[in-house]
Formats: sequence, C-alpha cells, structure tokens
Amino acid sequence: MPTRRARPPGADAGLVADRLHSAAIHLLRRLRREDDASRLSAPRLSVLSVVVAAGAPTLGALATAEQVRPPTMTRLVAALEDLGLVAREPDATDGRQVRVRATAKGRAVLARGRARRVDVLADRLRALDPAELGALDETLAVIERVVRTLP
Amino acid sequence: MPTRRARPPGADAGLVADRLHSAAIHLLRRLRREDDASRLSAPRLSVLSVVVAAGAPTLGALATAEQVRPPTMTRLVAALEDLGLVAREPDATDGRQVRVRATAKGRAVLARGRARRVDVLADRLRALDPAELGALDETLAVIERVVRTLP
DNA sequence: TATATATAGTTAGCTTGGCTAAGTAATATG
DNA sequence: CATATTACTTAGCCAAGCTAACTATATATA
Repeated sequence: MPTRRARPPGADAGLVADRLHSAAIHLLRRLRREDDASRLSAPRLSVLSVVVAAGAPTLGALATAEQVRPPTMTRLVAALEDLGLVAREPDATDGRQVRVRATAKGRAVLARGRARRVDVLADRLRALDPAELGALDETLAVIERVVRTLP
Repeated sequence: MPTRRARPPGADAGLVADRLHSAAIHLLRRLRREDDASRLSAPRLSVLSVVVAAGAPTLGALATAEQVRPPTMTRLVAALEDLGLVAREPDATDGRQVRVRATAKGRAVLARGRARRVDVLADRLRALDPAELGALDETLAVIERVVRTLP
C-alpha cells in the first residue's frame, strides 16, 4: 500500500481504492478456508446462490451474472451437477439453451453452506460497536453501487 | 444473497457479512481484467507490495503476511523473480532463510501496475459524493480491523 | 561432541477456476 | 434453402491454492 499520511480534507480516492482492493483480497483469502466444511468454494456457492435466486436461469445468464466466460460457467455448473446440487434442463422453446435449476439438496446446502462460510465474519461483526456496524451497513450500499458501475 | 427486507434497528450482522462477502467477490472479479496491462495478477501485485513495504522480508514472513502456505509463496516469489521484479538473498545469519528484496524495476512496476489496476476503481470513487467517500474511508478502517481478526 | 529434533524452503503433484480457440447444434435471416 | 448468428461444449493452457515429502541448516540434548 502507499505510504499512509495525514488525510487531506477530502479523503484521497486513490488511497481509498487501494485499501478497498487490498481489504477485499485479504477478506476472501481468510474466508476461503471456511469452505472446507461444505465443500463449496466461493465461486460455486455464488453460482448456486444465483440459481436459487433466479429460479432457472440459462447458462449464459449465469455467466453474465457472475462475470465469467461461458466455458467457465459450463464447468462450474457441471461441478454443481456432479454434486447433485443443480440439474440441467432443456429450454422449452430454444433448443440451444440450457436452464439450470437447483435441486432440493442444492437449496438446503446453500442455506447451510453460505451461513457457515460467512458465520466467522458475522461473528466478528457482532463484536463491533453498533454504530460501527450501522456505518458499515450504510457504506456497503455505496460499495455495492460502485461495484455495479465497474466496467 | 438472503432476501432483502426492512432493516431492524441494529443492522443484522449476518446480512451485512453476506453482503460484504459478496461485494468483495464481485469487486475483485471486475478488477481482475485490469491486470492485463501490467501482467501482474492480484496475488503477485500484493506480494510485491509487501516486499517493497517491508524492505527484505523472509519468504516465511511473506507467506504469513499473505496468508498462504510456504509452497505457494515459493512459487509467487519465483514468478516475480523470473520477471526481474524481486531478488532472493541469503540471510546473513540463518542459512535456511531466504530474504526477498524488490529490484528497482520491481518498485517502478509496482507503482505503475498497482495504480493502473486500481485506477478504474479510484475513478468511480471520485464520482462519489464527498461525504460518501469520507464515510467509506472511515468504514474501511473498521473492515481492515475486522479482517485482521479473522482466523 | 554427537546425535536427535525442529525449522525454512523447495519439489512434486493434485485441484479449482479463470481464459481462448475451435467445434456442434439449434435458431434466425437473406 | 443457404447462410449467419447464437448457445453451449470440448480441448487445452495457465495461475494459484493446497498437502506430502524432501533437503539443508540450526538448535537442543544425551
């Protein structure tokens, strides 16, 4: 990170960007190990989550949502299928498309797996000053908005 | 993500954790492509950054700082060495240890590479309301603290 | 001091998740 | 009907994570 110095009146966007980037890297790195219990990696968990939320999205829609290329999504879906968490279905009207639907097991595993992965983090957040948690909650809306506008 | 509902008096730590996790995933995913110009992936950039900041850390210290296992760090350092960005040096007093030092090229590339990667993000942050940026700046301190206390 | 143990890194080999390029099958379009 | 275009898959590459097992050095102990 750049040298930390007294902060000018308006916070320096470059510095904030750098810290945000770095924090994201380290957050995920530490959370990664929590996958072990559910055997669900972050990308798989994320896909499963979108599948459940969206109902029966096409593979292409999933790839777009997850910001990966179709071959990557083919592989992620195949892995989830092998685990019995989702099923492929042909689209009713367009024979090229593949719809992905969560199985009952998939929905169950999602609920438990995601909770487990994020629980460690949630525990730490519970230890925060309520005002800090509130501020984080509000700032997250800003972060989410910024992330959405990224290229 | 869990269903979004009216927020109770104190923000729900579980929900906030989930959003923070998800935001981190998507932030990194979108920033990843910016690596292309500098040819420096996020992990490599991060290691180089620690090396520059720390002076001449041992490989083990780097692994600890970056929360990866020694073999992973051996490989990251080897890659940076191949690129001429860092050099290995034997420790003066302990023959088992390897010290990693940035080359002049490494320091130069770090400055440009990191800036480029994070520039897209910084641009978006500059578009924020100054108050929002200030809030983000302060909340980042909280996030950084939380991340440090993670297992 | 000689031997045993512990520590720091490396090597080998596996897995996952990203990518591009090229192929197949289905749909749209001229 | 012929040709594009589209949706997905296959093949094959690379990076980055891991564990297990090895080497070399340092340290502790009998």
